[in-house]
Amino acid sequence: MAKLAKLDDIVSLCKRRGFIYQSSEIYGGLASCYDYGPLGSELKRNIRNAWWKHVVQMRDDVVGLDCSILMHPMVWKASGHADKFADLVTVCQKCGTRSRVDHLADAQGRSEEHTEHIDLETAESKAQDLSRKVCPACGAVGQFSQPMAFRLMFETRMGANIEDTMTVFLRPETAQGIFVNFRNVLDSTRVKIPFGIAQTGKSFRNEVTTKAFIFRTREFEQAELEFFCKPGTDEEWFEHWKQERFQWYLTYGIRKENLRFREHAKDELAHYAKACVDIEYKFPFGSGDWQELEGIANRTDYDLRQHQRGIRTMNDWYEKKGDLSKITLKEEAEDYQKGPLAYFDEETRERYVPYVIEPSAGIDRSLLAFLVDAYDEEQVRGEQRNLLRFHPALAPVKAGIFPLVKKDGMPEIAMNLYRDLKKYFAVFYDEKGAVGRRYRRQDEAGTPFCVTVDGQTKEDSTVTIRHRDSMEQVRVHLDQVKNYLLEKLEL
RNA sequence: GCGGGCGUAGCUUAAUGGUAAAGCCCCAGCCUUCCAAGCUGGUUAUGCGGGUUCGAUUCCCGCCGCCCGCUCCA
Repeated sequence: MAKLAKLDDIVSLCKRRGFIYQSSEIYGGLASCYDYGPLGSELKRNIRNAWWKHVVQMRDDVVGLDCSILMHPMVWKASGHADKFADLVTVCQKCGTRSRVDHLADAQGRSEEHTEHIDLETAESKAQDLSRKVCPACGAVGQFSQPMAFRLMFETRMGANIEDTMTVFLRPETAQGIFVNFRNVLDSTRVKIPFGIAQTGKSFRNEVTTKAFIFRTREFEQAELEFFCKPGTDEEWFEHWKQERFQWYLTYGIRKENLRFREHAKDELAHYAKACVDIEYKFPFGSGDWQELEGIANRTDYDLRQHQRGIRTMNDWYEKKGDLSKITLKEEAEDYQKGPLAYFDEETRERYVPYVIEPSAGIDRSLLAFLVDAYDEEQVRGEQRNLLRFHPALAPVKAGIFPLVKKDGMPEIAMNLYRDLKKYFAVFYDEKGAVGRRYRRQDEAGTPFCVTVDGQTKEDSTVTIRHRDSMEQVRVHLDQVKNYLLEKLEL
């Protein structure tokens, strides 16, 4: 099976077929931002819908949510993003190489423990003494500049009046919107633990470096589920969602040999996480090939408890006039188990703060994986046939509708069929040129079926339905075309 | 941000200090009764800006963007 070798080929395919363009291209582009074209936007929406179908629609224990991107700044104080979502970086003044402070080793080869997501002030004080640290690039000792912090959240101003605006942040993850609505969902939907809340949407991170086309960008779309469960049952739910999410990628066509789990080592875990596993795909770029598609984490009760602290800190917010850097989160109450974000189990009469299992997927990088995995080239009668073997549910266009030739009443019949089918799913009408050419064009767009009206149609009202992968055709009565396709499409 | 590589039609490539060439694609028409057929015609390019020059796509500078590595992460 032929395979795309390089990322360049994928980029070229995406542009040629209208999947993905460089953002603001006519102005020279904007780094790491991309636009989805006609086929890409359909594909992306289908992926989002497929996720929603399996994570929300088909389950009894998950409900949906769609939060605003801008949220109260205190959300990010409580979540830790406002203080901690930053890396401390220093520059070697001898060779100009940038290094993360926590990655530097001293002359004895010892390095600091992993300080990611540790409070910024703590990290700064710990990092004061760089005099014995060695530059990994040139070997110079103690030649480092004052460490700089990089705020990884995008900031903007809310309020039109310049005198009276507030700094707000573009969310760096969709998860917090779910946590802050935990109470609302509990009070309005009669859900009972265990249950989950899911949402998809854009998130923004000022990454130091972006990478590999749409794989890591500063603006990206997430599909996140926060599944709330009773402490003690968290490990089995973690396992459940691990299997569930892995299977989802297989269901929608990712080949098994290109997918794997990678467990996070203990020292790699964020401080609030009890366990974390990545689902990785073998991408045709980068040094390691295997790259993360989705992370599944056991976040314990950390987030809800943090927001209980946040709520208690609101007086400070007003007193310090919204200056997050001057606000310190209040310690949580002794009886935090009875706090506003706790859950009361009617059956066992217990009150507790639930644990959270979080499967967090990147829609854009999933799309890239589906695209790469579906791409195929094969030889047909000495000609190369390019095709995208998308799962029918993901395919941007479900069926091409053609008259075999542009005469003898065939276009009229085909057009009527087209008008009927487009009410149910995405179809494409084409009558130009040879039919073989039209078939091949649809192959390259990943369209799973083509319906052709031919000379026999006027005699017995049957048409041919041609399958993308096998190129085989079956005759189906005009009245049955819709049902035939609906069944095959697994919509 | 740093280091390395790169930037000519939609794509893949050519060429040049003096009218930027081709194949594929695309569009229109003719012809076509099942897998990129043929004929005719047509659209489209030197990433942006500055400098040197009579003249710059070519030489120089700056910027922008892309790829690889460091780093980071959904």
